[in-house]
Amino acid sequence: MSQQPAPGVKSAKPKRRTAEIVAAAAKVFARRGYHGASTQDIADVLGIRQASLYYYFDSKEAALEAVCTEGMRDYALRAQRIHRRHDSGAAKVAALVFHHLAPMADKLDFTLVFLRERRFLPAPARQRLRAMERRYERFVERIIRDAVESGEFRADLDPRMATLALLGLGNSAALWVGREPGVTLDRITRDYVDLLLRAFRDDTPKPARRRAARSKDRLPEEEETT
Amino acid sequence: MSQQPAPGVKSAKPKRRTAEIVAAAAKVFARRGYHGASTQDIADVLGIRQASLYYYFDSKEAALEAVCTEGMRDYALRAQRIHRRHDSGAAKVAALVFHHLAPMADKLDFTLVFLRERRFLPAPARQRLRAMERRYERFVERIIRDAVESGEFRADLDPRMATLALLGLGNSAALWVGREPGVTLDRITRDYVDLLLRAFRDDTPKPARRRAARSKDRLPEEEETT
Amino acid sequence: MSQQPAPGVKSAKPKRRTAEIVAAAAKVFARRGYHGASTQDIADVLGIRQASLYYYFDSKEAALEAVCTEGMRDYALRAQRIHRRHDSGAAKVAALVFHHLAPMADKLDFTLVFLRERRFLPAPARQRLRAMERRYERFVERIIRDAVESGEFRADLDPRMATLALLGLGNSAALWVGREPGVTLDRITRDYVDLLLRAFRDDTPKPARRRAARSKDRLPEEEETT
Amino acid sequence: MSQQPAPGVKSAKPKRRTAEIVAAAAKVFARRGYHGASTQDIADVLGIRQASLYYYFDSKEAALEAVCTEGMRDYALRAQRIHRRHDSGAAKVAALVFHHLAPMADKLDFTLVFLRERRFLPAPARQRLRAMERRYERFVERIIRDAVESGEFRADLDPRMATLALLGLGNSAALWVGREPGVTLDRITRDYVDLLLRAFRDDTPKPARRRAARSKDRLPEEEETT
DNA sequence: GATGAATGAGCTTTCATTCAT
DNA sequence: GATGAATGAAAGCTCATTCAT
Repeated sequence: MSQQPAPGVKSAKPKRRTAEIVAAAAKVFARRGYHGASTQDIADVLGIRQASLYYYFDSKEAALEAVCTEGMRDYALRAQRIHRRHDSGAAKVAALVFHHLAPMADKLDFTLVFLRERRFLPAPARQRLRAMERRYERFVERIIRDAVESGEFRADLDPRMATLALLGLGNSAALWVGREPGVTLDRITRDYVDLLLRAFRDDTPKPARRRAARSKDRLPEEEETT
Repeated sequence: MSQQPAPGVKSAKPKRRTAEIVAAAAKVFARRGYHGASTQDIADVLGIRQASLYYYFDSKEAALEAVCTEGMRDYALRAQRIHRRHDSGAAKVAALVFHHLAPMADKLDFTLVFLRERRFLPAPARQRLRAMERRYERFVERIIRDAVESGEFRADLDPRMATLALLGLGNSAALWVGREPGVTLDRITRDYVDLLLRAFRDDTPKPARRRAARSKDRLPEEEETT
Repeated sequence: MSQQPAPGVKSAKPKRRTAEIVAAAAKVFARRGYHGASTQDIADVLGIRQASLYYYFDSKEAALEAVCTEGMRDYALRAQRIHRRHDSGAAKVAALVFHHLAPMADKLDFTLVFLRERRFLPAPARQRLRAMERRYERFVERIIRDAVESGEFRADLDPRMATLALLGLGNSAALWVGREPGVTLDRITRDYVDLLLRAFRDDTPKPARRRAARSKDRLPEEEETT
Repeated sequence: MSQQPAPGVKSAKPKRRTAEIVAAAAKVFARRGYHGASTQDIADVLGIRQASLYYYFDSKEAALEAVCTEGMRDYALRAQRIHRRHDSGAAKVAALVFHHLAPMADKLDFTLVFLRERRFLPAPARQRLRAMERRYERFVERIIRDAVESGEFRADLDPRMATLALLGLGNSAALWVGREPGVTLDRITRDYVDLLLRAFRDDTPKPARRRAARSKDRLPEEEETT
């Protein structure tokens, strides 16, 4: 939605290389942590002088916020789109998980920085991010609640706890992707979807419904990632 | 088992207040992150001078290792004990989750520091911790695999992925405990156990077995925590 | 020969004021000793802030190496030139002593630091300096040995011991120059040359030769110092 | 003469192990320099706790003075005894050199500390040492002057410069003893005596006198070192 | 005679930031 | 658009010294 840069990214005129600089910051913050990273580290990645960074950013903190914002950017929007679909709860949950994990393929640094470093931002920035996050969470929760109410998911499933489980499980993927052979993003996605649906669905024997639902669980083939 | 202090905790003779100092470090590292925390912050918590910390520690890094070691200390041992029990897989998984989350009540700082800050340790210390962690993971995985092989858990459950799910879900609890009303440690524990068992169990209708198993799922009433 | 700065002097691009900073370090290290001198002391001499020193140097140690290297720089080269001359051994020894002492007029601080503080450098730097020193010693020894073999110096003069005597005597001058009235660099130079030649020369009465040699003993009038 | 401890060595009651402690300090100061040495280093050598040193010393500075005083202790006295002898100037110079170098065999650490570290003492202590030193120098100078006046040494020999040469050469031995094979204390002593006498003696051909004198140059066989 | 505990002062070094160019 | 030079502030750490025991 709002494509404007995070506050602190010098934005009178958006600079040409800004995205590149933010990516370098993401990489460095992800590897060394915000406080463990120096602006020199970022400059090194870019092959420029450290002072030159300040042409793009007001401060190191502003760079962190830019990275976090970029990391969080599309989650709420995508969840909203999924929410609007006419589809089974199971299919929606599958799509949620898929879109939660997909950025870990190409924007893992941003995701990691958002997850681990956003807490070092000053309150205003943190609140801006928290707002985005809450929008996202609310869509997730609503999707689950809808499926409970429709009878597709167990009546005794607590949507809040289910949301936390979905997000907790999803976030944990960021730590594991690519760390062991066999633990690929695809694999994790498939297994987590499966796991969550088994846990969420109403298991009262209503064979017909269940079969039907299941046939729609498959991961979205050509889902747009962005 | 070996109760010896982490290397770098000045230990020729263990100092009397060492445990207290480590706890203060845990608190500060948990709040501000390792790199964001200053030794002065730790000293402030203790009400001593900053230089005095170095009577107890060789370095800030050594303090971090001590905190992490303490945070990881009993996991493997407890998992091993659970593994040895004569009990259903479901009961064992319930106990695993219970003991995974229980320290988040009284040693949350240690847990958080272990989870988030251990990566800033130099390789040797990190490897020592990783070894402890792997022992733990191996017991978890074995417990799950046993239950798969006994037919209690689904035949198509991948023990490795199930382990990662259990741990990922469990660790996510550290972020949520006490952050919203209603999201208590007890609640999380109960729901996560339920969620995992629904996902793990063989759902082929074998009513007799299932009932029986379920009646033993309850969380351990008087489980010793240590 | 190679005019490149000592390692550790930040030298990607040599900074403009580097020579000035090294001189200040020499002065302070000479007065207070390496370990007794603080980087603040050096900054005070320069009238800059202490942190600014680190724009020029990687470390205090690197500054010490730079001072020592500068202190030792031209000795070997000058000894080599003297060795190549077509001249009597006596004249060469006179020139050696002259050039050994001459830097004590304008670069005494560097000399003193080299003599007294180089031992505090880490092994690699110390070895670099030792290599320069050995080149110098070897030329001195060769000059003496040549004069022994030509019959100008006593046949029973041990060139190694004579070298150590020359250097030992020469270095001791650094401690005395300007400390008492009458003990000037000129005076010391003249007397040490005289002393060494009396000790080195063949005193078998060969009047003709001796006279001849002696007439060339005078110190070089307009010797270039560099 | 004055066998009282240096000021600052706690001396109300002279402690039993004091000499041992001073020796440890000498060792450490010699190796690392006064400012580069910590009291912990000294305690380590002794196998006691660092705080325990303060049972023996008021301060690190006091320990340095004790070491220096011990290093300088007997020089003046021995020079005085040599001065009083009825002997040739050559024999006296030989004895002076011998006694100047002899302590480098068993008390090298003290000698090195005196030579290199005394300058870090506060003025009063430095002056006390300087007084001892000057007494020594004066005896050396007097011995040389006597030999000049008696006609044994060259009439144009400047006693002050000759003294500085003798001391400078002698002190340089401390740096070389034991550093190369063949450069032993004995060897240095013999060669330096020879060198100095060749330089000092009247070389006007008075063959009879010279032979005679030479036969008495030998080093003192059973000279007491202390 | 010796030590465990603690500290004040000072150290070297790092670092985000500024600014004239 | 970028940089060389410099700095204020703070960091981790060392160390001589003290003192109650």
